[in-house]
Amino acid sequence: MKAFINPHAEKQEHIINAALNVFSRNGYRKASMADIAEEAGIAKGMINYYFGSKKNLYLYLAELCGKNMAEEMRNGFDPMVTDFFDNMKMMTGIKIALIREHPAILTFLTSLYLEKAPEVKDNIQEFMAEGLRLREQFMYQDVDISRFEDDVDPKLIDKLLVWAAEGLTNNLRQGLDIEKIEAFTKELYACLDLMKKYFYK
Amino acid sequence: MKAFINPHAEKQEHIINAALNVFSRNGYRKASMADIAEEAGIAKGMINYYFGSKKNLYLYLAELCGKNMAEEMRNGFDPMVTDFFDNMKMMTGIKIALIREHPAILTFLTSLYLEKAPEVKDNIQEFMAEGLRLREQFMYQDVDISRFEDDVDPKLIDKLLVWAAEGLTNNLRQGLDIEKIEAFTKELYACLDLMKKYFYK
Amino acid sequence: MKAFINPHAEKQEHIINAALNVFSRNGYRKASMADIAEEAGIAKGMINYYFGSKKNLYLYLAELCGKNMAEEMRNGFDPMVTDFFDNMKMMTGIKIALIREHPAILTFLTSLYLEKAPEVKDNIQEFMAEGLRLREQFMYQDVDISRFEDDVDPKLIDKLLVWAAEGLTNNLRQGLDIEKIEAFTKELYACLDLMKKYFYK
Amino acid sequence: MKAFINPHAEKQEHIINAALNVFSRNGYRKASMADIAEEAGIAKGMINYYFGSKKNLYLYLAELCGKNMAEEMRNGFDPMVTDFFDNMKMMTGIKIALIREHPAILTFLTSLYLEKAPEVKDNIQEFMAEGLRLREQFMYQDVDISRFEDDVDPKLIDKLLVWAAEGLTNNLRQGLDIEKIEAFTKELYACLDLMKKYFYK
DNA sequence: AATGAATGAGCCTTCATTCAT
DNA sequence: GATGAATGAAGGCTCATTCAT
Repeated sequence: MKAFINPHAEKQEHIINAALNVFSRNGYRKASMADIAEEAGIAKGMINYYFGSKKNLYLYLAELCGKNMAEEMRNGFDPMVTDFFDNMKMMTGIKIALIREHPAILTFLTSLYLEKAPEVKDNIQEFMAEGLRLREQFMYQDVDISRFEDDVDPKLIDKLLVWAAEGLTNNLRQGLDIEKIEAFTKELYACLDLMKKYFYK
Repeated sequence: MKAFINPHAEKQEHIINAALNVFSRNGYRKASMADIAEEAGIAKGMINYYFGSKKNLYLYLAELCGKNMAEEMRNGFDPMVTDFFDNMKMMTGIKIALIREHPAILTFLTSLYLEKAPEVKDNIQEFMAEGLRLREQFMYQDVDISRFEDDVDPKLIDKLLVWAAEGLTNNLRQGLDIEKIEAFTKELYACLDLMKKYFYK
Repeated sequence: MKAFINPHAEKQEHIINAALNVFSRNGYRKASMADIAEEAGIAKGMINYYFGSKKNLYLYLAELCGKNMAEEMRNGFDPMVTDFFDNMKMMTGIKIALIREHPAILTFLTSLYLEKAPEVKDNIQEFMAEGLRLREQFMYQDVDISRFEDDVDPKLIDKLLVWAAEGLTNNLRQGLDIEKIEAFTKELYACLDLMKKYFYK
Repeated sequence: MKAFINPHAEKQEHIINAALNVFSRNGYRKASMADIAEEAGIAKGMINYYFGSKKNLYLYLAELCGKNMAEEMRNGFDPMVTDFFDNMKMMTGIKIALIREHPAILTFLTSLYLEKAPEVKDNIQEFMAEGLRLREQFMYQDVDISRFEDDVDPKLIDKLLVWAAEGLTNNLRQGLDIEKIEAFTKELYACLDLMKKYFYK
């Protein structure tokens, strides 16, 4: 991929941002190269010149956003936090900060979950698996799970919360406005607080 | 719509099943009438003959599946159950029974949540709202919520569980094999048990 | 063509009337066999059973209407009239009477002029030529053209009036309501009167 | 519409000419984009690329031809002519000159009168109304109608002649060869001469 | 005789991709 | 490097015609 060696990085930036928006808005299928080109303010041909094909562009964006998110997580992560639920809140906080700064990235990552176009579905699976692996790693790093009641399995609670986060994300599908997100987040935090209170010894 | 009065119901069955599968796999946009026709083993024109248009077919399926699910729920529901978590287990059980018998129905209903095609999004919203209304009704019918600790809001717990169910469903999107579903369900039940134990007075 | 020997003439009547209306309203191309069948209250298949094909039906109607018009002309024609312009008025009157009684026939004949679908255009030419031949025959039967000024060629005046009638018919294309027709006819008669006054010796 | 600003005007010329021919021959409905593309010697997609849609193309042609005709009329009109019939001859002459140079334009404009496709009928009405308004304006500009006998209404004669012109045009619909046109025109002129002689004081 | 389900060609339109300039 | 005109496959839909019943 020429994407990394090209000196005219600025033009690629435009394409990337435009593509993130258009793909997020419309999904893979309905997003048209012409729309992306127009939003990027460049000629249609250039997208294929830089990224080879629509599919390639899409997967490149997936990788890019995934890496971005990983880095954000690495930068924002505070290893001092040892409580399971505090840790979870922290990671949620990092994501929300990313949404504030680069809404398109998270919108796009979210849209990945919803994408069903067979042309790209298989490749997407890998990215999502990789994302989960990363989350796992951060989630249990230096966390003290001995505080849980003996018959409460943290892994199980975690699974529940991952599912909930996913479902919650679904609900944000259309129009990721920051207020709605924070309202949901507050409710999620309330749940975490209850669990912390009643599931701990 | 001829769909309800046509004597040649068998052929329509084929179309319906094929369409459920193809729409579930590909989403509205990418699902092609030609694919559905081929999977149904009929000529391209017949789908429009029976259902008028792609959109019509899609919305018909939505309604059909919704009604089916509602009826299943009504039939299977046991009003004797007054416990919040038992009630939830019962409703989950009903859904799983439906999956066993008509996997395509639930797969399709699930895919509705993910649909972004503007041609059908508005209509889908209504179906989903109706579905939530129905669930609400069953969920809190004759349920004794006084068993919860005073600072545990059942509505909040419910919300968390709805999200989780949604997220869990997402994970089942591709390849709804029954074993995986039961494994997930078992984990969900374990969560419910923990909550019942620790969130109650 | 079975059309003439079939005992179930009533059913054919229905088809014929429905087809006249539908063709007149929509032209050859856009008129659909399904529409005709529905308007006739019979099964789609019967049209082809009786008339072979859409084109055949169309041309049959053309012939039928042409013959009908010819007969009407023969029946209504008064051979006592020897004046050129009176004769023309009489023939116009016959046509208008036909419109009153069977609007569909004249509407259809009119629509023939406008039909451009190449499938039927050539065949239509013949019918129209035949119609003109017939008109010629009636127009100059026992007519005394010696009343014209010497330098006024009745054939030329006739040609002008034929063109005018055709153009006038064009203007009636949409919505052949009888009032509009009579208004136009009155104006045409006024022209004839002027000509009779000034073009005669 | 790109039609006016695109530098590659030559290709559009091809499309325009091909479309004029195909629409004139077949009418709106039966004229197929594929036929036009083939006659223009270009790929199917290009017509939509340049003109957006079939309807758009059709209406663009209507406007183009209407304007062309109007301009031709303005350029060729001699305001010195004050006689009703001479004026009419002059305007006829202008049209015939246009036919000689761009036969397709007049053929298309003529075909507009006959178009019944509901997709475009309403829009066409406007163009035709505009055309009539223009004709009216030129027809009675500086014309001395006092030469008519008192009981001869020029407006009525005009109406007759408009109808005749329309009917005459109908007869030319297929195969607008210039010789036939001039023969007809000569006959029309002969009529005008007669009227000038006998309808004037 | 009568029906209408079934077929498949053809329509208009969209769009990823290519390539001459 | 950059452009956007050009291509052609594919999509949803319509409909004359056929044919099993």
